[in-house]
Amino acid sequence: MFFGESEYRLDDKGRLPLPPRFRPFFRDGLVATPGIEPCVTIYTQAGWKKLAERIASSNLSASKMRTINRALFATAFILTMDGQGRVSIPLSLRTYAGIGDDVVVAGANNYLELWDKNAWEAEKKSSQEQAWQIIEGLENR
Amino acid sequence: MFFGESEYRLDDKGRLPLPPRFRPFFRDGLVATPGIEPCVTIYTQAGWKKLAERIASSNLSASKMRTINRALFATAFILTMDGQGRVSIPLSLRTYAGIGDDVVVAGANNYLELWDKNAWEAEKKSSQEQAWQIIEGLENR
DNA sequence: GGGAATCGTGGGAGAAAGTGGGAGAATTAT
DNA sequence: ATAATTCTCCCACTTTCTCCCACGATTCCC
Repeated sequence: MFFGESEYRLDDKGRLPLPPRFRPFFRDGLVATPGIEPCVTIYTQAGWKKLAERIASSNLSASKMRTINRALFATAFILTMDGQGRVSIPLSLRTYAGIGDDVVVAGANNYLELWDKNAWEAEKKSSQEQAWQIIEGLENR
Repeated sequence: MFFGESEYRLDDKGRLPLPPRFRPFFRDGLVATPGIEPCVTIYTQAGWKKLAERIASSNLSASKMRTINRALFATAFILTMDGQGRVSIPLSLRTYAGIGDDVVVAGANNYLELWDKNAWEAEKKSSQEQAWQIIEGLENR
């Protein structure tokens, strides 16, 4: 569904263009949440609804549910594109992900990830290094 | 239903603005109660009614019911917005939640939570760490 | 290769939101 | 009962945000 990475610059008003190939999926809104790694995760409305329903229908204890509510729902924002296909990213999400002026929009199958450019480069680099170590570990057996 | 967090400052009169996206749900009043964690929980009138009915129809013993009445219903406040979408938070709730000048209004799916800003930051961090484990647990079923 | 459409980027105007203050009503205390 | 205080409702201002328009560059297609 969502593949490839694109780089954009946040303008002075904090607006981020979405890659044109992704825009049709977000006509009725985006849902942005903090990712596990320092990035922002973006779901389509449909994808988010699915996620929310699956959690709501999973007989979790009340205290666990409160935890989820705070971690997932309180940090989620419903955003909309302007006529140019741009989105205003809330400040809290930007600071969480350490996003500066240059942003990488990365497709991740059924959702998108937003990364600060430098953080993205570092993450990619360390991922590759780790990957090689893992592979070498395999070969030495 | 209620997503995202917003930060506001209590003015000298103890008034707290509600995030505009939430205001339509509270046109006919808010129900504020102490939360389990050190925060204030806010329900819509409809949501509160549902909660009350669920408790009433749960075959609890009379003594347990009295306990709930004291803990939940006696401590609940019905509040209203002013023309600017602000709410006066009773002092007792503010002290209970340790709320100072800076307040975070957090959406929690079907209710809201009010937190002191500092307390919220700490709670959010720990919630996020726990939440990912809970969700991964769900996915492994 | 040329033309047209698309895309990234910027800016301005109007609307909305955050914040503060004042007057009248209600409450409490004297 | 009266006065003082608190609270609530309403008005006003400043800032922020959002929506819309515009331009230059790139890309795609004929």
